[in-house]
Amino acid sequence: MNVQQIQQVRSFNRIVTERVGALNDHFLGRDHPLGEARLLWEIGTEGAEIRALRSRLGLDSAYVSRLLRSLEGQNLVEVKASTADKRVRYAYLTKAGRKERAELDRRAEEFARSLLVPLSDGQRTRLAAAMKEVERLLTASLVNISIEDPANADAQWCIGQYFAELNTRFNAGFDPTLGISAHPHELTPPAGLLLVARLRQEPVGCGGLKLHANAPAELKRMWVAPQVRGLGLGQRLLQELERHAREAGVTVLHLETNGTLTEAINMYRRSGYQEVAAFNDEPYAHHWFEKRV
Amino acid sequence: MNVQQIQQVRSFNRIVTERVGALNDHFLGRDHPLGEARLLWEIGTEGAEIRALRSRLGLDSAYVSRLLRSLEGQNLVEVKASTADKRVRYAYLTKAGRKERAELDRRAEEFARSLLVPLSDGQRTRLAAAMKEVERLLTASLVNISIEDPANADAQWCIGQYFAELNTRFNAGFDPTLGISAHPHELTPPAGLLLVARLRQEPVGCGGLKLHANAPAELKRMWVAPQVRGLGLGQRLLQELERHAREAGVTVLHLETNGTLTEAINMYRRSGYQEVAAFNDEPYAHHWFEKRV
DNA sequence: AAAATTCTCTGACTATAATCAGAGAATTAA
DNA sequence: TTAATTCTCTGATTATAGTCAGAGAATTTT
Repeated sequence: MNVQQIQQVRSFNRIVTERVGALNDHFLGRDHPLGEARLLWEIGTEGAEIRALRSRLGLDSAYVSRLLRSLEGQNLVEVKASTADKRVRYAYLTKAGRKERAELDRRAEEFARSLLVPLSDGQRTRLAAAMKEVERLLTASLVNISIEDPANADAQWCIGQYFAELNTRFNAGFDPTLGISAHPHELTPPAGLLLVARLRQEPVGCGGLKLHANAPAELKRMWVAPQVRGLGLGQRLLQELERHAREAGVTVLHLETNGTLTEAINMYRRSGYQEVAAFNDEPYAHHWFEKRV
Repeated sequence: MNVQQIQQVRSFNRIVTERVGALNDHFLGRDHPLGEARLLWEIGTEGAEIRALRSRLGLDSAYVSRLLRSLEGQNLVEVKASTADKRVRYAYLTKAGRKERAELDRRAEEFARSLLVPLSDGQRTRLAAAMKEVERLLTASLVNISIEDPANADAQWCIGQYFAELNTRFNAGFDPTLGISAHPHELTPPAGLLLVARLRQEPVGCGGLKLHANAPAELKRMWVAPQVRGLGLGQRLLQELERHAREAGVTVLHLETNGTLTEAINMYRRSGYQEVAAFNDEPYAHHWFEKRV
């Protein structure tokens, strides 16, 4: 990281706050207080759980409740208890509410248009491309990685997604009981560990490490959710796992993988993993890799 | 402009507001209300006129006054009347105020750093480049162009800058009285017009059009401020002038220019101007162009 | 069956961010 | 010299945004 990059980020923040932030608020909050407008927007055409709205917008429960009362008073929103769990309440837009939301949508589009209008075709194309790049990289920087208990719900979800994907991609399907194990207790310190990557609280990837005394450690359960592929998350997980391995005194890392997982194989090669002869009898593996760390 | 581009802008706005906007406010406003922090920031280490602060931040005079009283109460700011005009008052940071502002600066930097930390070197480089591109193009889209009275202060300032630049760049200097005229009355409707481009209220470019009954119209006084070159502003001015010319029934546009102004010459060529034989005796011109509109 | 937890709500309160009217001093224009 | 304008300020008032404590109903855990 260098000084120019930091300066660039700061200067970007300045103009983007000026151009996007200010006008954004102005367009959204023209007929309603900003809080109400944001809530109206987040409820969406399908309705939403109130607790979900609260956590998405980061608002206090009392405050959301009051905003909803105000929107109800304006006949824009209806609140109903869930049938399954009567503590949980849903907010829905009324017909008038949907109309109001459509108006917000129109304004947001008008605003986007106003940014593009003064530019030439070529400039518009370049702006869209640069925005996409910024967006992708900011998304990448929004992902955080932490060690988690392999038994918890999100970890299990990731591993489940991983199995499901292998089952789809492997020619003969995939049965996790046939391969080499990576049970929760094997991925829990001090036996090993599991990293879970999250984007806005949602799990979007995982990677496990099995430690062995006096033998190479094994990388298992490397998975990145399809919607965040191409953001370098696989490499980040790999680097983190390697760091933890080094800290645990590991000198050699092993991993095996299936020939259909070409992106993963490329990533391992890029990251310094050398293909070696089979060091185990994993039935789903076609390639075995190792790296000294 | 297409739907994908608009979608891209909207999606960019969303994530940038989330990532930059929210955290920005949070970092700035940790020890002070946001309004105070912004004011403290804007006063800067050199101090500033209160009326300038008001217009830069777009705040009501009563509100700024109260914010300043509060900052004075915290010993962060001193307000003094100007010696030249005792109605105008200046705000200065005290030593404590400068310290506080340095702290805000540190946080802004820390925030920029936090965006970059999770990324790889390659990603950081790409992010900085994409941010620069977005920033440049958003700046370009922030420029607005309007017809103005050539006699007003900003128009005069632009023309003055234009003359000063020609004087520097032409080998033999430049004396506006020797060339073909473009007096204010010749650039005022219906005889002609003058466009002034502004970025955040500041004049950053101009371009004039002299109309002649039954003869080609002339482009004069095309100038773009150095700090906004490369944003396509010259082309935009040119297109606007051509549009006004067409609306006035013009079919052929003429312009002449000096050989040292290579960027301008390239721009005219790119914009469809054909070099033709000299159609006047402008002493500073080396090239004569025309375009049918 | 009792205890703990979850979810939403109301009441009471505070801080922040304004806005409007108008006054007083200084300056500029007529 | 008078009138108009500019600049900043105070007083009065409002809207917005948010916080904290605790209650009541429903559900889950023990």
